[in-house]
Amino acid sequence: MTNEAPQHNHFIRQTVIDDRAAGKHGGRVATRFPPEPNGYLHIGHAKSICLNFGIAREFGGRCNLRFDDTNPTKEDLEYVESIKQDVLWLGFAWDELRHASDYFEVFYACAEKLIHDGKAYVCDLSADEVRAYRGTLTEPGRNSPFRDRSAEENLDLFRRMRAGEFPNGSRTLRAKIDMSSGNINLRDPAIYRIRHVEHQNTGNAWCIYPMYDYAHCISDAVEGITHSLCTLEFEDHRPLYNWCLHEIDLPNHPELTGSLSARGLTAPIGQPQQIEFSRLNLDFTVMSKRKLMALVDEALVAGWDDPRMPTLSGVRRRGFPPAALRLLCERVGVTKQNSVIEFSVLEGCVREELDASAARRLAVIDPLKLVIDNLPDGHSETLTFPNHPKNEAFGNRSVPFSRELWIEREDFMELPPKGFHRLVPGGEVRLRGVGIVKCESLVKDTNGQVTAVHCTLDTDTRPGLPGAERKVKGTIHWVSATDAIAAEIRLYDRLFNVANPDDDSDGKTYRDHLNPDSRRVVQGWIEPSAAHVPPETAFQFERLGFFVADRYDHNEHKPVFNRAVTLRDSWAKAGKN
RNA sequence: UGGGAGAUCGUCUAACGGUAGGACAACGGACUCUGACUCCGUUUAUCUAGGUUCGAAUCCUAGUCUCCCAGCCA
Repeated sequence: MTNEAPQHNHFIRQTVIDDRAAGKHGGRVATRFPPEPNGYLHIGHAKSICLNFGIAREFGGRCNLRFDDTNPTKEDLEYVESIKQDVLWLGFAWDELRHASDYFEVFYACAEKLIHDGKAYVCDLSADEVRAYRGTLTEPGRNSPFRDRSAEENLDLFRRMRAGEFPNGSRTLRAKIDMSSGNINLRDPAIYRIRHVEHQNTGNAWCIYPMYDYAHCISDAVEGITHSLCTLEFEDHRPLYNWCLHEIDLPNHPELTGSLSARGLTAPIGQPQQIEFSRLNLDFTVMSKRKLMALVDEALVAGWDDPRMPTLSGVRRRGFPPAALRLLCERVGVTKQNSVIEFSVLEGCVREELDASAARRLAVIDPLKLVIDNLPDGHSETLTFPNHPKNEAFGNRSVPFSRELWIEREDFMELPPKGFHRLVPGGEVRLRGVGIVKCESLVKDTNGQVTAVHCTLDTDTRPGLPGAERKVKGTIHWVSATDAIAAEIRLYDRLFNVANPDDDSDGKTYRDHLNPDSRRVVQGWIEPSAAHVPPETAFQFERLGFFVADRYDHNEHKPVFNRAVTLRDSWAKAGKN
């Protein structure tokens, strides 16, 4: 990848630089991207991926992909596969693929140590009772009546929990910290719960599963993670993260991680530092897994990879190149400020990337017949077009040209507004790569609708001739009606028609703000060389936008193109259209 | 009324006591065989009030506003 050198050091990069200068972690840099496999990755995750893998790459460090699979009731292998694919697609490769479940024995051994040390206890309170004992945001909690059990009793109970003697929810293992803490995460948080369910990785080996706060910090430590980057909402979990690592003291208790070496899961045990940054939010979309899941489940979209979804598989199918997402992440920066990025920033990144990387083609999505009267019936020739206006390395292609063409219906107006630069009765326009045509007459149907325009071609203005220098105000695109290939064109727009679909303060929910025009399918015509390409080939259809051959539905016999993004259109924006 | 965090152009983001800069957006213009791209230009910001200082976005004091936290989710 060719990410440009960073313009400045954001606070996390600066921390890493400072740590290395101070010799912290022996100068090592190790990060991890730790998704829970309970949904598809979205654009927000791209920020975390770029940050974690990017920092590791910049400093010659390592970055693991770690599935945070501590809750088997919500997780699924389908998500594991999609997540791996999305990370690779974004342009990153993990040093090691790990699972929190790889460390279940370590978590367990650490829990027994905490019990031995009087730092954890088995609590028999029900979930409701725990809630009642926890207090509120402004009132301290009360100690559990089971808080002072002996280490022996706790150990016996905990071992029997593991052995499966107790039903779901009947007991938890809790850290013994401080029920009066202002930080609710420190009010004796549960670190193990009983769940008699099969785990996608460990099968039925366990019926007790560790909680996130407890498992995550230990996972980081045993992987030798130096900088544990996460989002802002974990800020007040950091004291618990640090408490666990301090009390367990892995570096001085090699017996706790002994189970790992036999499986080759070794790393220098580290003292990781959790650092929080703000999420990437986009306007005109929703990003929470719950809402994305609902859109899929309620069939409001066609699946997780619907091109309107902000999922990575969705934007991939839409035609956004991975480099555009990397550019977006570079552009939005890394800070601790809550922020919402304008969708236009993303679109700008997509256009910038595709403008450089996509070959040009001609296509017509709303066809109107144009006949060149001064060409003989059956006239046929082959024109040569450059594939890219600014990059000769793209080479040239052949484009068939004939007497009857399709042009874009909006490029002709019988009664044009002021400033209209295209074809009008009696007016002239340049046909891209062909020459200047003059509109001589119209054909209308019984409704008065124009069905064809008849023109004459000024043959002195064909490319290469001196007359080609003659200026006309507009140039329009076309395809040969006799040679063009029919294609399904899917025109996508933003899924929501309000900037903040999450805002339900007016009683409406994101479901009420779905944009009914977010997907329009039309039949268009494309030049032959646009049809014979593999899926996911990106083109600029000149004057229309950037389009990509659908990843699944496209083939050369039945071309299907998705519009990733329109071109900037200062004419339409001026409201003249 | 507890704990944690954050406030700089419309939106992001720099400036680490010394010219408030950049990107995206918007607007105007140039160029153009894509009303694209590119180029040029313009508009718009330090939450408030005090204080320290030759000098404050930056340091101090007091306030204001916003976000997160009461899962046996992550």
